[in-house]
Amino acid sequence: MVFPISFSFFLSDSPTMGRKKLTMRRIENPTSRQLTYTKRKEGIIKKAGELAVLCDTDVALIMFAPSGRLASFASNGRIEDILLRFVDRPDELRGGPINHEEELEEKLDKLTRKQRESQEKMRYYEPNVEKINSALEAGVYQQFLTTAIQRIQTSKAKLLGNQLGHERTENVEVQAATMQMDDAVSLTGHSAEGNHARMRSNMDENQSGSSSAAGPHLSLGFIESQKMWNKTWNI
Amino acid sequence: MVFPISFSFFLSDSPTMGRKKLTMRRIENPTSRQLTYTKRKEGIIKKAGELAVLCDTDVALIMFAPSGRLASFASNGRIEDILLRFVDRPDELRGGPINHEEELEEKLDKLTRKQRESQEKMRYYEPNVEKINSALEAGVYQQFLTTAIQRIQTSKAKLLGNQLGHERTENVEVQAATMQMDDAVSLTGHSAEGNHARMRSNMDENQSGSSSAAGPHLSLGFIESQKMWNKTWNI
DNA sequence: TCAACTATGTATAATGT
DNA sequence: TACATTATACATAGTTG
Repeated sequence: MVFPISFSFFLSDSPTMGRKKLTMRRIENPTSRQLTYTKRKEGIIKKAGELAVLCDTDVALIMFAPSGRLASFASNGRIEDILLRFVDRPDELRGGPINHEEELEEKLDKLTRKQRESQEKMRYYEPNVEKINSALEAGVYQQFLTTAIQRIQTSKAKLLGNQLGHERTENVEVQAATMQMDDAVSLTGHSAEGNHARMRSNMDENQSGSSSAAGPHLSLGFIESQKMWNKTWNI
Repeated sequence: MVFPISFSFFLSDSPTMGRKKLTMRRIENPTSRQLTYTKRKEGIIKKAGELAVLCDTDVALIMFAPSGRLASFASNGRIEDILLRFVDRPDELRGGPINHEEELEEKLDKLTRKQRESQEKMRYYEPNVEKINSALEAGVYQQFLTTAIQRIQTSKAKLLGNQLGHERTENVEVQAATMQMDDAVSLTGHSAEGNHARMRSNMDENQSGSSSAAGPHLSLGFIESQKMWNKTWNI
């Protein structure tokens, strides 16, 4: 634009004024912070959805609000699917500046082969435990499996008729169980198919602690992003 | 604004024109799609970072590019931390996906992409826990998962205790494992405290097939978001 | 808290190098 | 493939109801 100056003052008839330039640091006022969080959360979820549709991509988003609340989004329905795709990646491919092209092709070959093999085993739950290369990964895996077991136990309890109901939880679970039967097939496997049809976002509260596997930063391929980050915020 | 019409034509001296109104559907041109993906990926990562800093929140973002590449972002350094916090949450609070009905175009899309989908399918691991129909079956599954966990624990122990070295990886991993134990408690609960200090983003490629723990879909708090979603895209 | 509203700040589609 | 430009479309800070 040759003339970046706004001409709005010509047309303005409002006393409220527009936004100010935002400083990139934690918003100290709790009220404002919460408000901003709410607005931006919606914005980013929208962006994620758009990215998923426009580019035919699977996107997962998890946010822990300042209050401790959780909000998540998954373009393909269940965030677990996407998280697992992340977790399940062989270590070698997780990061690391891409070394040599030969290596790459080799790895791809290997993967393609494995993929073909695993196809036949798909009916069974056979996590590729053997592929685990780090304790960290193992921890994540274990968490997932534990969660899965808990779910199964819930289902089992339902099926057996026992109600291990926990307050409202009970109803929810029943509903889930029902749904689970009806939609099992239709929901299985197909990812975003050009539809922004399935998505979800939800919130709940608590600060409940949790297990967290901390560790050193295996900074792998973050340099590029870091660069962007720095540039943007002049760090 | 009283006068939403742009006055740019007054000042314009360029022949390149600005952007057009974007239609919310998969970009068919592969080149454009890739380009858009790249740009928007950066944009959303930036947004995520801003949200994290401004609102003192932990944010995790995972994206699978159309090419199969992976990009991820975590405001607090390692995405695993955030994933774990997510996974650890009680099921009832997680929420679920939604079944949307917009069959017409969808079917067409489906046909067009069937092959690609089945390939995609392989990427997920499909334990189909949802399909469990009997307590017995559930029991079997559970047993299987338990075994898997035991194997994982064994692996973990091994990794924690020693060798298995993977070049430089070794030291890092061991350190990580150790830390995990020590800091499990101290790390619980407190999120990023005003620092945009740690973050990372990385990419890699592969199509590897693997495992996934699925569960029943508990749709709880998605209505609000769904509303927004629909409103935005006029579904 | 939640829903507008307005003026601006920002992201980005289209294009060229 | 990445970077630069420009006009616009879109997101959102500040404020009111």
